[in-house]
Amino acid sequence: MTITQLYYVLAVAEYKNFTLAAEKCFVTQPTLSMQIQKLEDELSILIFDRSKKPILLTEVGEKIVNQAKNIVNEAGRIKDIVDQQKGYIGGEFKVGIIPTVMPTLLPMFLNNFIKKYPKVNLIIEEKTTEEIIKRLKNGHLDCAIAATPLEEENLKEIVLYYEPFVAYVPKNHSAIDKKEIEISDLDLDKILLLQDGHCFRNGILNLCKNNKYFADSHFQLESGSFETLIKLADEGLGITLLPYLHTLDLHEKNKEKLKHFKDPKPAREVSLIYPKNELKIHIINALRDVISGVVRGAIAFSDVEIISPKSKDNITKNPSSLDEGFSKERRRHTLPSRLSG
Amino acid sequence: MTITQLYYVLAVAEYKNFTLAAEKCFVTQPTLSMQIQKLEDELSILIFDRSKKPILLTEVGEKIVNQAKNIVNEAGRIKDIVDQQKGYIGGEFKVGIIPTVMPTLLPMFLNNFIKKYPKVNLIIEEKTTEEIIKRLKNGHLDCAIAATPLEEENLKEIVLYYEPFVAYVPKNHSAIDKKEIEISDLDLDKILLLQDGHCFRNGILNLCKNNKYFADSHFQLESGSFETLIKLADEGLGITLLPYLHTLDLHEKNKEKLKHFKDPKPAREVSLIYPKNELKIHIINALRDVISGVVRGAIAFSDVEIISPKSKDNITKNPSSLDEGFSKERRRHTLPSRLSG
DNA sequence: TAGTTGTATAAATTTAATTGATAGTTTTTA
DNA sequence: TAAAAACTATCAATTAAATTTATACAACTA
Repeated sequence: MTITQLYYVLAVAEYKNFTLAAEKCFVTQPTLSMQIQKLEDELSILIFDRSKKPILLTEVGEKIVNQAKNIVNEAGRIKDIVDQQKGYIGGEFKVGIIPTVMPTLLPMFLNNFIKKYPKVNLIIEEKTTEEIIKRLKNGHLDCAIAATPLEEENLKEIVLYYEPFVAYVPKNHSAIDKKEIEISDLDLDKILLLQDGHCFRNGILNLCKNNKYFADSHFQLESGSFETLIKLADEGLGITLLPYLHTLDLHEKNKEKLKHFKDPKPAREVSLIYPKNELKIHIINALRDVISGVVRGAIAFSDVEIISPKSKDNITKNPSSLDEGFSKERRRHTLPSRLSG
Repeated sequence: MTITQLYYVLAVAEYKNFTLAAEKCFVTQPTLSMQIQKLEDELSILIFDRSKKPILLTEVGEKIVNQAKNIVNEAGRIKDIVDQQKGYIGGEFKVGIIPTVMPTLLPMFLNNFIKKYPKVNLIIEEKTTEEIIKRLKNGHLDCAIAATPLEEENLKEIVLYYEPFVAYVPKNHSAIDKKEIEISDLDLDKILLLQDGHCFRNGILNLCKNNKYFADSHFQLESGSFETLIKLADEGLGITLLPYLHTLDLHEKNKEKLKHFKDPKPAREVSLIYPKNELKIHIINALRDVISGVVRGAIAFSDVEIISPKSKDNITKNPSSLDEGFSKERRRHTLPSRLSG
């Protein structure tokens, strides 16, 4: 069994066609036929059922393909190790992003990043937090952006920014005349609430993934569009919360209904997450710097209290990043006019 | 990069000697020299520092060797998949066992197993529960025997038996004259206690690994020898608890100080644990059957109540095993004379 | 049934791995 | 410290393996 043979198997499994797979592997079709036969002989099993068209995987074939993916994936990390050693910033870099962060954050940093690091082949995948954790651990993602803290063994988190939630108050609501809103103004047993699972860290009210009402799984349906949520709010479900960055894209008439919170502001902590082995740490640091740079401009005015950060084992504070933007010196700012107006 | 090259690298890393490593790989020394050079050229790094004697790994070399182990390990699983498909029971089979189970259980089943399945190359490793969980997940163990429940994602548990704890009551203790002992007789804030972390499942008081006083990590120091614990008990620390199987090896004069418990008896659940992918399920089942057979004779008399077993997702009840021995029909037995005498 | 598409097979070719012989180094020993 | 021993690198020759070109064969399509 050779790694090359496994690549061939994966290609045929993907394209269900020897001829096409051969092209993709830059070899001729007989090469694939023979190598795959050789592997099948060596294992004394059939991987493909060639009697069907298009070609099918046998039952074992299915399992072998899965395992082949693991092997090829692990083999690929040798290159990562070498790249890390050489400080090379390039190659394939897979980033998972949760749906509620994707549409607002990605456009902010993508261009900057690929311009600054043209040799990096950035592959962005929208994934749920659960999926992200799994894939970071099995090596199918190099890093990810998600709401934290996750408190996951083997994963490190670097906080990128704290994104405050802004209240969207429909016209008929009793809180419509308040200048600033409080958490107690929310309709607690309706859609978007802070029941359990909210964590206080660094003094901010962090709506993390354990919050069953406000979990990302809730927003996931919309996949980044909060239009539905706004409509539900308008139709009588009361106040809803929107992550700050999402409010920037609202129609003017909807922006009028936004109200920001008094302290403690509800917010979510958005972090860069990656395996502790730090295989692609150079690219991860590069990404962190780029994101920090662009986000600082967009969100650093936010009024969030940071009180005695309690650093945890697997939480690395990002020294060059937004933390300064939220330091004690910068408390009690008002929101910029485009939001509060 | 080929898998063969990685094998060569691992051999040299292990034996620190090209000539010897070549022998172990059944090739000549120039083969190794050339193939390893070829890999180093391909990666443009040095894996070995040949200037030192014996040969040293470079810094990257170290990382590459670690990763090579992963790759080779994953590659080895292809054979496991094929063996599983064919129902073949043989080949390497790595079993982790926690220290407090190892010395009593292993001698009971080892001979039976290797006689019945001579083609299986059984590799037993004594490991802590934490280490076992890690190694099951990364594939360095095929299955393990430990105290459960672990409630670990991706791992399955099959209960092998419930091992009651027997109290060892030193001469000067107030409970010395009682025929049966109760949990309340224990000196709660001393060494061996039932603080938090004890779980009731199937109606028995299960001292599982979360119990911070009674965790396996506590016993680990003794690595299966409870002599120290007994001496501490004799020297004034009060009652201590011994897993039942350990009491069988005690000196006669110590056996006199044993007292068993009234219901609910404290006990530990000992299970076979293995990855959900069930790669070596045939061998695992074989092992389960052998252990169940021998343990039934040694421990099945035990008086443990089983009340409405509540099956969990990742807990498989072992149908052919000790469960019958603990069924409702067999409650309220007395312990055999050799223990109570 | 001829044409098309796709896989298998065969022989030839190219590429790669392995070997035996030996040179070059370092370490050990006398 | 010189000689021997132990070990790795290199070279040319050999063997083995992968790949290719050409073609046969099978299944589907019009």
